[in-house]
Formats: sequence, structure tokens, C-alpha cells
Amino acid sequence: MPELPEVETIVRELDAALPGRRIRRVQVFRADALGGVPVARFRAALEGRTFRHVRRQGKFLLFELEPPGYLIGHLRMTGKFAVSPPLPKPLPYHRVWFELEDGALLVFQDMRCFGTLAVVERLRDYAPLAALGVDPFSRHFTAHWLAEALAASRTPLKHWLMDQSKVAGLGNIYVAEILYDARLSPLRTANTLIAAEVERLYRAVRRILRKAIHKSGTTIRDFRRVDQKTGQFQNFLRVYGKAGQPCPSCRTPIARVVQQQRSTFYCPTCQR
DNA sequence: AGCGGAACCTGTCGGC
DNA sequence: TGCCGACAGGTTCCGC
Repeated sequence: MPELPEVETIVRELDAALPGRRIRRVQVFRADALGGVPVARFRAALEGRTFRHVRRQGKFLLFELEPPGYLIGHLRMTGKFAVSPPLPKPLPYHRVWFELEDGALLVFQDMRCFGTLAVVERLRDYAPLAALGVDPFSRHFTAHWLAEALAASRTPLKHWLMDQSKVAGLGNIYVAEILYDARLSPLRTANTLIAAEVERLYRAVRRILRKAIHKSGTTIRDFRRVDQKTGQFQNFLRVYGKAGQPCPSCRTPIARVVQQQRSTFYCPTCQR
């Protein structure tokens, strides 16, 4: 489900709600997300600690704690965080409750149980973060860096952009929209782009992500903000999920192909 | 290096 | 109505 704009939306809303609030009690209703960490250890690591700040790296949510440490979350396909008033019992798909001192709940829910939660004392202790590439909103993401990185790979553009060890935060929806905006085929080999094409791609990454964040992300099925409202970027999609519909620019039907076992949508006329 | 396939788990939708 | 396959915003692992 969530890509960078959805995670950014959630993180901004959690950062407005959580700092200064203390975790009184943690309840785990289904432990899949803990990656084998015993429930007792997970609870002990969190209970009594206070949220200081919530931010994002790629698609990971980083909850900074006091005494110092981090709760790290990844929503994968159907994970969600919500802030809720006290509840008598967990709703369907509620996996973990972080009960705050006033009784309010930070709820982690996840229908498909792919999402992950971890507690670490230092961010560098967490290997999945160390494996991430450049975040599109970090100062390291430049057209120059992008040109050099693309030049080193013979993989198709779609696959390259989805690789979190290269650029961190893009997924199936936004890669499709970015490549449409940049007028580049998802099938192009990364190292065949000329300088002007790299520049178009660089600008498209920033433009599409900025606009999607401005629209609070994309709700196609079940993405919800912390307050359960939907995102709005689905109203601005040009190609994702639009197989057979006319390209907004040239009216050629949008094509759907499968790459890396994932659907790819693009305009065969506009994107070369 | 790069690719294809399977796996993790649960639900929805369309076709017959 | 019921069953079955395809598909879903993500990631990892394994073999060639």
C-alpha cells in the first residue's frame, strides 16, 4: 500500500499527535510484525518510554523515544497507524496497541500481516535502514548523483526505481506516474539515458512526490490517514491502474505489462 | 549483475 | 450461489 507520500502523510500527522506522550502499556494481539522478537521483550523495551519525534526514511517510520531509542515501523502492503480514543477491545486487524497515559491508543493494524515493528537503541543497529539508498528529499539526491547511479546499471528503469537500495521510497504507483511525467519507458535500460532524460527523470521524481504529499497520498483501496481520512492523489493519477484508457496527452490506450511480477502501466507513444 | 519464481497473509473481484 | 484464478500500494530469498 504505502509509498513515500503515504508514509510522509502518516508521519506528519503522528508527529503532530505523539511527542511528549508516554507509553503506559503495550498489547500485542498478533505478533507477526515483531520478526520473532518475544512479545515480553518488545513490551519491556517500550513501556514507560515517551515519544519525542516521528520522522521517515524511505518507507520506514522512525519514532524517536526518550530515554533514547527508536521504534521503527514498516507498513508493507496493508499496515496502518491510527490514533484512537480508548476502545473496549481490538477491532479486526488490530495487531498492536500502544496505550498512552491518558488512555488514548496508538494502533498498529495490518490485514495481511506483512508489516514490521522493531525497537533499537541506535538507528545504525538496524540493518534494513543501513541498506536503504538515497531519499528523494535528502540533499544527496541530485541530478548528478542520479546520472552516475543510472549509468552503472543495465536493469530496466522501472526495476531500478523500485530498488530501495538505490532510491528509497518509490513503489509501483509513483514509479508509473514519475516515468509518465518524464516521458520515459519503464522498459528502458537505466544506462541508456542521455543527460536531458536524466534531468527530466530527476525533476519528475521531485514533482510527482511533492504533489502527492500535498494531496496527502493516494487511496485506491484502503490507505487511510491517522484520522481515517483518505488521500486525494488518486484523482491525479495519469497511468497507474488505467490500462486501456486513453493517454491524457495523445489518446493512445494505456498499456499494461508485467515486470518483476508487478503490473506496469505506461503510454507506449509518449514514453520512449 | 540481473532475472524469474516462490513465499510471507488476507481479501476482493470477475468469470464461468 | 459457489468455486477458482488473478490481483493487490512491499520485500526477501533462492537458484540459474
